[in-house]
Amino acid sequence: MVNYSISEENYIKAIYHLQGAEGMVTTNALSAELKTRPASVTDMLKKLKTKKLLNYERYKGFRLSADGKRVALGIIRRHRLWEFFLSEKLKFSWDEVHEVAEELEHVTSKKLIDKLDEYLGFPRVDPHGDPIPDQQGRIISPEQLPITDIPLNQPMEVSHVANQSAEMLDILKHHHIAIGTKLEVKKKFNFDNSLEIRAGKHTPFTLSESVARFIWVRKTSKS
Amino acid sequence: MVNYSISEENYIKAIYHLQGAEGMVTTNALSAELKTRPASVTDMLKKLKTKKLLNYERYKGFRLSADGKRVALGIIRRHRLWEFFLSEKLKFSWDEVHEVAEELEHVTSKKLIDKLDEYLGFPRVDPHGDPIPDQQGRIISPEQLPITDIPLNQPMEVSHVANQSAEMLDILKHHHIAIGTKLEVKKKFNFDNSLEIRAGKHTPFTLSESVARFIWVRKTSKS
DNA sequence: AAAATAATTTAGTTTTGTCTAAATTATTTT
DNA sequence: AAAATAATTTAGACAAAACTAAATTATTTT
Ligand SMILES: [Mn+2]
Ligand SMILES: [Mn+2]
Ligand SMILES: [Mn+2]
Ligand SMILES: [Mn+2]
Repeated sequence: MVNYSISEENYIKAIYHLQGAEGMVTTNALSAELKTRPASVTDMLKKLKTKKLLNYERYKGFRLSADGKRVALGIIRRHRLWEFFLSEKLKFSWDEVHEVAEELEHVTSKKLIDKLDEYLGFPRVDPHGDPIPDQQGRIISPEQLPITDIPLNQPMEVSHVANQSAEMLDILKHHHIAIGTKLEVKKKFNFDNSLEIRAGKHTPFTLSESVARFIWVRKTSKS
Repeated sequence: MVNYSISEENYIKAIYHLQGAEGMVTTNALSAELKTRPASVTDMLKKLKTKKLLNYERYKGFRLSADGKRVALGIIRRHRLWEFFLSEKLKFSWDEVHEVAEELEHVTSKKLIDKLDEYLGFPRVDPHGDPIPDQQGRIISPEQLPITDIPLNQPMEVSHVANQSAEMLDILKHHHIAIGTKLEVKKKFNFDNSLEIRAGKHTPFTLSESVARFIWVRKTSKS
């Protein structure tokens, strides 16, 4: 396990976020993302290429290598665990966590991060609803999660219902829930783990835990 | 509030630790502390002098200015709060906390640190028994603490007894405790907050909270 | 298929923080 | 009080990461 500089890490993470399933990342796109000049980006690309983190040929664009992706997922794991910590334990609001996590993510002690993960109860999503990679860099739930496991006030859409009984459908119909319905969890009641849900402009309604755990959602594509 | 680089912060903190109540710090001493060459130290001294953090005249040694001390106490506050967090919340052992805190201390968000302080319950000493500066950089308990407030297994010596009744003296005599006695707290019993104490090679004994809170100690000069 | 435009890279600087080797100043020994 | 030794500083170099300006390559327009 080699260590990378803060700059290298910021580049690697930014490339990971820019590259989708396929297609090349461009120098200008990365330059814009990192707010550095294209010429500086080119310099770093060469460096990351010699470190075998990048597949890069000049003028042709680039993508992370398998190694590069592994490194990126480690950084993202640290970032999102710290975001969860800041939000859950230190009561930071949503919009404040990212900036601080941007710095904390560069403290690379593996023991620190794994212990933090354990301390936080192995959370699966950060306060923005993004998945937290595990110790092996695997994203356990790349998209879908039961509605019982998502953060509050996060716009989501129903992606799957894990119980196809008539009784379940009856409830869903009653609340106008279907695959693709956009909703947010507004409140969790710890007494019985029931949830208050708001779907669009409808009046909010309550779901019991035994119903809610079958309703799977993912982040809406827009956010 | 200006920000300082990681290198600058490490220098400032090291100087703070090297300078006692009076007397000059030497280039070689700082060089040894930081494991950098004396020539590099001289370069940084000039820089810190122009930033008015240091009183420095060449060939004559140096000390932190009032500003420099203020900055140093901020860094030390961050370092020790993180050490406390690692020890208390993440269950790191004693000897592991310093290295990680050495990196975490450079994340300078004031809100992060003040919220962390609150989350930890405003601890007064770090896991090594060293005092944690408050938000204003004041070290509330520079030396002495009631034996009820110190970490386990930390060699301390009795510095003050805050109750001079005959009954108290009776107990102290019985356990051979006097000003200067060296002891360690081996265990805290949460049931009644009583403490198990070991003084030198004597058999360990137990003190009730109502006795213990009058016994003040400080770190032994050696450690 | 040129010409024009956009994207990217190269070349040459700058700043920060480190280093080695040599010069200078301070301290200790004789 | 010299001479020897130790501590410190200066001078010059280097690597990392950024920049600007100029050159090169790719893409789009005419
Ligand atoms: Mn970052
Ligand atoms: Mn996030
Ligand atoms: Mn440090
Ligand atoms: Mn400590």
